[in-house]
Amino acid sequence: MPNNKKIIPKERVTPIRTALLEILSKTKKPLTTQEILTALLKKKISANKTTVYRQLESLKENHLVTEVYFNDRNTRYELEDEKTHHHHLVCLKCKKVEDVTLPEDLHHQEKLVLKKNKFKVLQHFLEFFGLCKNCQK
Amino acid sequence: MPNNKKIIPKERVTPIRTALLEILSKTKKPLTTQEILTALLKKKISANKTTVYRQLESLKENHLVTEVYFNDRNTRYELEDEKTHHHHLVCLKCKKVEDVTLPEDLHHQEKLVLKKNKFKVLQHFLEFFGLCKNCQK
DNA sequence: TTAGTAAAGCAACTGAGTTGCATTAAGTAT
DNA sequence: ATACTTAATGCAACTCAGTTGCTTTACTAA
Repeated sequence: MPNNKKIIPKERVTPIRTALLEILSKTKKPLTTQEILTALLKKKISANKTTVYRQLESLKENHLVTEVYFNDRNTRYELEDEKTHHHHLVCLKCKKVEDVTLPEDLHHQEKLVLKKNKFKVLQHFLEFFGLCKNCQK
Repeated sequence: MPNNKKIIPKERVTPIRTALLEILSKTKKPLTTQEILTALLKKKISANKTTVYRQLESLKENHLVTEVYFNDRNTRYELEDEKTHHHHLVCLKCKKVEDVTLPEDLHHQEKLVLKKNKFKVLQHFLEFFGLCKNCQK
């Protein structure tokens, strides 16, 4: 049997990649690339935005990071959390972001969709917008 | 009692505004501004993209049109349909878009969120991505 | 007819994300 | 250790959706 170690290249452990994962793991909310770049600077790590985009792309392919979309044109990134799939509560006033896990998630709805529309759901985006506890006052 | 007609300015009925509403009403799926511009051209109506953006903004404020976000950086527009609030099934292969109305929508979930997180949900985005009937073959 | 104002046009700009290519450096083999 | 391979990085130029400021056009009302 041939050695197939080289068929799937292994990503290298570089300072930027490490720092990127550390930043994402220490932040509770999904970050834009701008926010990530700023966080890298704060850690005295200089990185080009192209590099950040490419690292995020690679981390995404390795299921370490997922993309999140809110109501603006920025893509946000957070650590992938397969076990506790969650959504977000985005405050329209103070922009705070909380995680929320729906009791039954949407699997039931997705099964209904498959049955009624013959549409096989592979992914969904669900985000809530409104007012957080503080901003309701 | 003073005449207050001028306090809330009434939008003018212009050819572009009319054509825009006609295009949106005859299309089943949410359209990008590019697609709208193309559709206007097909109707022999020349319009600047700035004008289209401003008309869409105005229609949005008048609750005639809503924005829809999929998984790319384009904002899409469709006629607002307050009665039958719906979501979309976006085929990742052929890009077809179907409307779907969830049996219980998310009002129940939103009430739970208010109770548990003290977060007042004003709006939500929910879109499904997957394979349509044809593309599953 | 004229004054006031909404709508439209135009050009220049913004900012997120991409691409091509040259250079650097991590991991591996000698 | 040293050299080699190739992934990772940097950089500049680009794309493209959407925005802004300002001027011109066209309704509307007195």
